[in-house]
Amino acid sequence: MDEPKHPVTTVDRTLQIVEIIQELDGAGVSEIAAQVDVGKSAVHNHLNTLANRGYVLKEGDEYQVGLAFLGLGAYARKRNEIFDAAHAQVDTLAEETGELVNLLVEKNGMGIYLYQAQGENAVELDTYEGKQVRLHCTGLGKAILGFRPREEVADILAEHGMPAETEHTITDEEPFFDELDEIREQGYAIDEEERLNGLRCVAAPVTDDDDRAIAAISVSCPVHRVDDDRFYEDLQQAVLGAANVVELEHNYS
Amino acid sequence: MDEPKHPVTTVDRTLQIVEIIQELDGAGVSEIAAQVDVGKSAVHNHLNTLANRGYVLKEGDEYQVGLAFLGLGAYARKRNEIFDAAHAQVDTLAEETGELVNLLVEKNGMGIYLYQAQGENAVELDTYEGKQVRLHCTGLGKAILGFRPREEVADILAEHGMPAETEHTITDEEPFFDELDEIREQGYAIDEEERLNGLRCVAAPVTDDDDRAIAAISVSCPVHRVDDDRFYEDLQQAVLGAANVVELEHNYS
DNA sequence: GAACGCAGTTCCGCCGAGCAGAACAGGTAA
DNA sequence: TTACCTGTTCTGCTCGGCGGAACTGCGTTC
Repeated sequence: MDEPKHPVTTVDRTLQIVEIIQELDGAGVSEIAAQVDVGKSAVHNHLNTLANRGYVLKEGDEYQVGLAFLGLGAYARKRNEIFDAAHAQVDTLAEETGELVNLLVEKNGMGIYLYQAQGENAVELDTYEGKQVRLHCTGLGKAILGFRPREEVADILAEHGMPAETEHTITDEEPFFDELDEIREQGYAIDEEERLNGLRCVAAPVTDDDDRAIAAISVSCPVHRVDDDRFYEDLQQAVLGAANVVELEHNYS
Repeated sequence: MDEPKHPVTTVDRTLQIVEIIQELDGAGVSEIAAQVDVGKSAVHNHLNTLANRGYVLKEGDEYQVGLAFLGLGAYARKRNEIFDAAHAQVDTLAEETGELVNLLVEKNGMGIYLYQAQGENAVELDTYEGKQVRLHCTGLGKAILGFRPREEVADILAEHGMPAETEHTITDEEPFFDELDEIREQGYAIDEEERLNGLRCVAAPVTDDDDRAIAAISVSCPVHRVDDDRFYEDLQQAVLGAANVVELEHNYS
């Protein structure tokens, strides 16, 4: 999305306010006003308008994100038919592996986590359902881009850039395209601390009839706990299997 | 929430727009403008501002609810610790019974569906995660109110009223309180077509250490398919069992 | 294939809604 | 008590959101 020609600043402000509440895990009027750079009376009016519809919740002297967002969020998620096909598979994969399992889709060149399931030993990460990430630095993103036309990938990289998240992030186009070729060949992607230090992932794409990726599934685990054997054998196989089941369910039903 | 003293009409309008998109399952600018009663240029500006942040998505000539809401919604849900404790139980209950299983919490005197899981034969309803309902007309709501101080219940009823949803809805305080007494005694609530014709539910409260309800779990099924034996024996037992497990998990961990 | 009708988008000028800032209310700490 | 935090209410100014008209571009229809 390019910048709107005539942005409605009031709307931007409201969204910003809610996002700040989320970020701070609950906040008061003054606290928010300081961050948004508007007077607290204005913030107060926004909050009360939002509260009236259940979009924020007043807990004493602190405001919290309201559950009304869940209605819209769950609806938006359900519209992706891939979610229905995948979420049971993601659950069982998490149970089998005991690790953190993710489902990612691409929207406007960015990756969005559609669903997560925690296994017994799952790592705690900064990811959450609905979170947006750049595609170039995650196993999930690379799995998707590996099964997209090279031209489209170039457009996405041009639009969103390839900033380094860790010292292992691939930040140049050329090696990145080489990596994508390899991913396409082997059918899965590996992320070795490219987005987060200490974290490795195996990710497999979910493709449609035309071999175009519409989503990706990954297992994330800490580098120090999972050795190469388990990583490249068990986990890789499990992820590929799950992705395959989802693919079948999605394309032929 | 009582009416804000100084509502921000622009915010209201934006939320209204998004809700309309959800209701219509995607809509165009003109279509929305007709319903909100503002010019389409204004609607257009709102939509583009929202789209810029991922809160709506442009699909050709039609706008859709964006996944950015999922981030806030999932966050809001996760803040209710009861969700973590309950959601696996709700899943297994759905699988075991094959029916629709719901998890409801109370916020500001209204019920909000926190989570749903569909079993194999689950009915398709008008409920969805994040949906708000009045407490007096659902099994879930009654299960919660049964384990709340009578005074608090009276306040809630006074604030939100007791409109009839079907011809079976209880619309007067006195019989309602009698019903709550019974619910408290037997430990579960029954809803026989009180919110929706043709639908019956068994609901059990999840209570905290002080025997105060913090949530409720229910199984919903069509009246014509489930006979009394299965309803009052199998389902009731299953729901009570699940609620109990959740209770333990929530209160002692 | 010209003409129409419908969509979304852009532009502009007016006026009312959102804002800042001050005053008020309530609660807590020194 | 005093001081200093909150959140809330109020008022008047002004700037941003709005309506409405103009523009664009895609399908349909004749």
